[in-house]
Amino acid sequence: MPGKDEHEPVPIRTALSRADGIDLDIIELLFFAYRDFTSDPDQILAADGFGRAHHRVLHFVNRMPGLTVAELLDVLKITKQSLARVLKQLIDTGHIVQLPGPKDRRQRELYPTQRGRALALALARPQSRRIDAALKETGRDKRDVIEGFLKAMVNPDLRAQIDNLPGRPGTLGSDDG
Amino acid sequence: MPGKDEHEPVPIRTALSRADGIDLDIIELLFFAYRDFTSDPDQILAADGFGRAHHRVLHFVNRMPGLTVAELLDVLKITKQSLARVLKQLIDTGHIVQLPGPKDRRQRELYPTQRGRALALALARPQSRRIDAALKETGRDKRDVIEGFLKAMVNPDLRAQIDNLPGRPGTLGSDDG
DNA sequence: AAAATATGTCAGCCTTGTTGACATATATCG
DNA sequence: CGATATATGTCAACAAGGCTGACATATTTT
Repeated sequence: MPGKDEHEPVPIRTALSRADGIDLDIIELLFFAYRDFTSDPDQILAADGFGRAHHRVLHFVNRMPGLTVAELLDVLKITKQSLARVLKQLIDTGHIVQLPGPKDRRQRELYPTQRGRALALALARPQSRRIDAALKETGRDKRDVIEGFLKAMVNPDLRAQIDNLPGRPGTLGSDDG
Repeated sequence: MPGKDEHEPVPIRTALSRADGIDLDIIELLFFAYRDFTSDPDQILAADGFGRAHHRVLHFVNRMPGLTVAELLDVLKITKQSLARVLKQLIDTGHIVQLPGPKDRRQRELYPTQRGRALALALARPQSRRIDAALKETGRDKRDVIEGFLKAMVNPDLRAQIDNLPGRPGTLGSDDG
């Protein structure tokens, strides 16, 4: 019997459990929590023919209006070609506009339109409500604990991306107006 | 100029902020935390030519050995055809084996092999370490708060899926042996 | 003027989701 | 027993959203 050998693989009947030294509880909670967390906007997006990729672009353009294509690529960690597809759709549908960079006119600064802002808010609202409900259940005084934990889950070298968002401790104040 | 009208969309220059009544902080923290949380196993999976879909299948087969294809589909919420592709690969590579159901021989009970168990553990380990490090930073006594929050983020009707996993409060004890 | 940079775009590939249709083995119903 | 229902497998086609490589264009820098 060449190629199959005699070691037919033996099925393991015991469940992987916490006894294996793995924090399965939180691993699974993160999986389920995130799945449902993203399900809210997914439905709204589908109505416009958009997907999660559009959501991410729209969110960060709303959070950092005027950021360039290169800066957006850095936040999203995707390629120019991947971005191009969804960005084009968001521009064609009037959710985002591009303006030539005032200093470097090769750059394209990205801004949300009123429609883009409205959609971003519509997408964020159910997520915010879900968070609020969960926080209420947990105890609102525990907010700092939750934030601390989530931030500690992020790669240290990428935490700067969070801190540089507007309205954060240690914000640079990108609007000089 | 038909089709373009005169209302060229006006760029919004102010950043979406917490003043808009949205919990942007936790929304973004969840995004970044989950992104990095999943990046750990992604690298290991790539070495075997697997993706995140394989991870999910492997995880739940390890957590609920002997579950049927239909049960797995219910947990993953994907179609039979989507599952078939990745499941076939996991079987062909000796990570998972199928046994005909003892009562209903149309069913296929899914079990991990030693190799499948090892890979599941290898994938879970860095995630567990990341959680542990974050928990250490936050304070291990806050563990219940974190778990409570994450569970509260899950759709109420889907929390049963969590509670039915082995080693959970209110476990049914699926092994009757 | 030449080289580097920022962006856009074309073409093609991969993974992982989808639907629809159909085959097979087994169980159940009448 | 025969018909029907069920559990699973599989084929074909399609879509979203990642990827790479190559090349065009505008603009800035050298």
